[in-house]
Parts: sequence; C-alpha cells; structure tokens
Amino acid sequence: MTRQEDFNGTVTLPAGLTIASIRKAVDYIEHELSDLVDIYYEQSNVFSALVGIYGAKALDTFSVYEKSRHLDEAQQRFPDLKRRGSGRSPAPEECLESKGSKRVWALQSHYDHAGWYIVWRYLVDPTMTLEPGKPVVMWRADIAFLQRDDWKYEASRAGEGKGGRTHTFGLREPARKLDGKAVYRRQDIRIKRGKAVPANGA
DNA sequence: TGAAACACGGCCCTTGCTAA
DNA sequence: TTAGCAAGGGCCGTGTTTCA
Repeated sequence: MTRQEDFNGTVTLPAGLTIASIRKAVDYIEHELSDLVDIYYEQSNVFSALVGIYGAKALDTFSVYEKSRHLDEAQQRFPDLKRRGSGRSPAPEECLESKGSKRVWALQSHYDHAGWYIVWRYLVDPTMTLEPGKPVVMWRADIAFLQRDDWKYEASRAGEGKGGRTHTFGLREPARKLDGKAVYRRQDIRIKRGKAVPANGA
C-alpha cells in the first residue's frame, strides 16, 4: 500500500481529481503490472506504454475522469481521459493524458496538445526489496497542465534504407516545469546520476 | 563535477485511407 | 476485398553539450 505521507496535497490538480483517486490508481497500477513484469524484460518501451494505459484505466475507475466511450478515440486519440460530462470535444482544461516512464524528468509525445498530463514514474525492482511482492513500483507521479508552447518539435531523419525513429515532441525544460508538480513521491527513492534509486541503496 | 537538457539512434503497435 | 502505406499511439538508450 502507498503511504499517505508520500502524497502532496498542495499540488494543483485538474478539476474534480482527488488525492484519494490518485492513491487508488497508484495501488492499482502496481498490483496489476506485477503480473506483467516479464514484458518489461522483453520490450521495455512497450511496458511503459502499459503503465500509461493502466494509469488511464485506473483513473477511469476511481476518478471523475473517464476514457472515451468511442472505442476508436479511446484506443488512439488524445486525450486518454476527459472529465465526465465534458462532451465529445472537451476543453484542454478537461483533458487528461496518462503517460508512463522510467525516466526521471523527460516526457515525449507524438503531438503537442495542450491539457493536463499525469506521468507515472516507475522503476522495476526485480528483487522486490522496496515492496515485497511488487516488482513494479511507482516512485513518483507528476501532474501538470501543459500548453502547446511547452512542447518542442523533434524532427525525424528516418528514411528509406536507414530506419530511425518517427518524429516526436519533447517537453521543454522538463525538470523545471515539473518541479513541485509531484503529487506523489516516495521518500525512500532518490535521484542519482539521472536515475531513480533506493535512498538506502548504492 | 554532476545533473539536466538536448539530439538522435532504436523499437513496438493499430487504424484509416487509398489504389489495385 | 485486400494489401500497402501513412499517420498516430506508446516509449528507451546513449553520447554530447550546457550550466550551476
């Protein structure tokens, strides 16, 4: 179970979203993904996508934010979640995108939509020293409202015969923009050399 | 000197559209 | 009807640069 003292009630949240619902979501994600950790070792980027998906699923269950009831939109369109009753074309203030990442600050997307973003920062703990029975641990959850200008286009040089990634948008100055936006942060995790590590570890 | 930012390399998936 | 491609969705790893 998550600890109450790891939640920060001073962080501005989207309208209607509560600490209680985020806390339930964190517990839900950790529980559900414990059975899927093998995927992490197969394809870590796919696993991160699952973290985002389960985050959206959890908030759909435990909060006033819901996934689109139109299957095509729910599967692939922005946003992952919208405030209940906000209609089919919600304002950015009522959009909530769920993303999972093991990175400390960085955030990438294929689009530069304005809206609320919740980022589930996780780590894989194969020895389960942090939490017995939990190989996947959420150590921070950032939540922030991002404007279109907050995103920076990162072009692709992919081409025939040379491969390459597709284009992305990256959040500008993520450490500064997300500073103070952690609605949840485990006190027993610290950042060392750009990675999240147990505070009592090496 | 170390953390953060940046740039660019890589991967996976599904759906919608269009031409054959 | 089907197959190919573009577009859109989800990311990570690592080397280099910048800055406090």
